[in-house]
Amino acid sequence: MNERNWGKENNNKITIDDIAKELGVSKTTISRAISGKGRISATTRKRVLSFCEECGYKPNMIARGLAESKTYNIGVVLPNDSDLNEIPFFQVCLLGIIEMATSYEYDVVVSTVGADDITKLVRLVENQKVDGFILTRTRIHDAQVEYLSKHKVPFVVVGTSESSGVIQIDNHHVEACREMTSLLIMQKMKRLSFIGNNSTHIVSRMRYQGFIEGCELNQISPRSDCIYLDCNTRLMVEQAVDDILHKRIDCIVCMDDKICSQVLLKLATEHVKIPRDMKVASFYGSLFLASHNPPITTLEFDVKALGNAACKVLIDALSGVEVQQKTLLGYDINFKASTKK
DNA sequence: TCCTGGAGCTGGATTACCAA
DNA sequence: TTGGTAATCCAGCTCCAGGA
Repeated sequence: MNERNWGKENNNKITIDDIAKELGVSKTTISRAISGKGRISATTRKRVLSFCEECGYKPNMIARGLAESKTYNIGVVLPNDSDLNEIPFFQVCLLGIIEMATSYEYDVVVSTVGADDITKLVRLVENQKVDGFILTRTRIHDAQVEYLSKHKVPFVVVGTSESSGVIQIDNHHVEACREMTSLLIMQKMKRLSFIGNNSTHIVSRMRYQGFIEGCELNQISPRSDCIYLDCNTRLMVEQAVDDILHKRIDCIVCMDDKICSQVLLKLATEHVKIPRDMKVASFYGSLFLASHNPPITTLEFDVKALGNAACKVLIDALSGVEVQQKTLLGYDINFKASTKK
């Protein structure tokens, strides 16, 4: 057999059996050389690896999965709320997950769940399509967390979970929001208003908690009539802004980039100049806000790194490596023109 | 002849056990 | 110490024997 042509022409059909026959050894020897496990001489291993590279051998992942009882697939679960999927957070996080998964020869299967509808996730589990899951949004009483825990399916949460024993990768939301709120107050913004969205989301609660702690740390009691929670629609955000404009407020603090972009549109409609008439800050910055003029003061989280870390921790857990129960990544506070005097 | 059920084979890779 | 044999993973398929 002509090794060079054989390798190029049948690139996706070469098996360890073919290589074993070609080199006059058993397929066990080929397997050991490739995996690095088991006893094999350095000379034989070098000879095998050299031939594998020359003929462009790629392991058959289905066969490997069959032998190891693994799929080499990771399930990533996104919220099925279309608005949420338009938020750059999920797109960037997914990119980070895919980047890390690919480097470990895993593929990514993307699915969605609703607040009470986890049928697509259940289907992936029952059909044994994935080895583990990464959940990108958690709620206070989370059906997906309960289901995966009950069925002992490995999973990692991007965010925070109140359930015990859940592996979590998150940012220092409370600390970050507390610090940013403190800095705003120190810059003479004493009268703050807060607009937040769905309070059943744990991240929403954490950011709100950080805001409250930041106020209390600076001996300021946030007025309840200046706090707008569960503004889940554009109309609700606009009504909140309308209300705020009738009060003596120094700065609107937005829970995330989506709310902030709606606030900015409403302020523009009302001809409110930023920062002269109203200052604006957001607890999360993204492409939504990147091109706004004036630039918006935001909290910056490295979401791609978050995706990377979540995927790495899951793969480690699947490989039997001991992993930390909770990993917290850092943040940056970018003060821009929207909160300048 | 048709239907049913069991046995055995197939794919490619891993791995426990054994021999040289 | 090194490398080979054979079992194993699992779902789907084919083949064959036996019964209705």
